[in-house]
Amino acid sequence: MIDLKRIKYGKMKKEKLTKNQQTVLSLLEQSNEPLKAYTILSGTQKKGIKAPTQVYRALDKLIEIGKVHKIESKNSYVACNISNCNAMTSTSFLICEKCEKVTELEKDNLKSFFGTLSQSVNFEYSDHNLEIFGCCNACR
Amino acid sequence: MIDLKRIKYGKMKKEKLTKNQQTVLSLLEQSNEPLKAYTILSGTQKKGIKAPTQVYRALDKLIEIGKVHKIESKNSYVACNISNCNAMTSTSFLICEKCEKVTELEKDNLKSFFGTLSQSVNFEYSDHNLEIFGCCNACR
DNA sequence: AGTAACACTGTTATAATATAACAATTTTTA
DNA sequence: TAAAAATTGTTATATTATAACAGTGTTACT
Repeated sequence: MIDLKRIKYGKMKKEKLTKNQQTVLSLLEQSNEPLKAYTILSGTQKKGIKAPTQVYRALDKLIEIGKVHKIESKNSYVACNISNCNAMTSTSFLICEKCEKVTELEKDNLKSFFGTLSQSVNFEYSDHNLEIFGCCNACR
Repeated sequence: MIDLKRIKYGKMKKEKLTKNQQTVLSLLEQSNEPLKAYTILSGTQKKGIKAPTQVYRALDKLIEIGKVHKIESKNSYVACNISNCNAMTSTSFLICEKCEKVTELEKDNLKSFFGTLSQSVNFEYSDHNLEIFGCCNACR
């Protein structure tokens, strides 16, 4: 038997963000680059966010639901602009070293590519994090 | 005209590590998992390393010459056991989430794969960082 | 061999990134 | 509507990493 409530709840969770979560997400969405947690803190103080914890809590939630991803090599966070991004845990980015702009690779086949690659060395793939550094089209 | 001295110097730099660099490297080489900087600090205090700066300086150098890589998602460092690893900047790892063991992927073709992939979206590839999470053979 | 350039050292202090703990409140579930 | 769960605000602290500076050792080149 399908649990409709749970499905609905799942959806609602993605759409009904709390105030702090919305505040953080919208700042990230307005930015062209990934932002650091303390930059987010500065940028949201007029909206009532006062402490790092609040930023990190919002980020945790947003990451959990796939609205935000972390760029590990930069300790920075980006809003995900891929509709229905299912990449809560597996992400692939192009990072321009000139302008710092980050583009998320939508290619779903990367998951299967890495899956196959892992299999070939006897490793059970579950997730990945890929960061490609270089120079974006606009900067050339 | 080829500058032999420079070539020799280049080689020597990779082989003649300073005391602190050797201390840090050998600790990493003895470890089966990536180590955190402050763990390295604890583990090398009897060898005379007393402050974080010293660890980070050694790590910086070791990373620069390709003897050590950083696992960005874990803020941890691993010794590179690939002979003549040219991956100072581009690295690919399999990370077991059970035992924390990290295996470096030697496949050089990943560089060209990501190069081609980048090209296809008008991005000029220069380096990458790939972290694949899952379960290693031993843990299954 | 002498010297300038450079890299490394030790040390102290501090910056940047992230989490813990807890009581109060709001939202969701049933 | 009451119990359960999630979120909030707050203060404090843990973790990760760098700055700054004077001194020492190494290397390169005459």
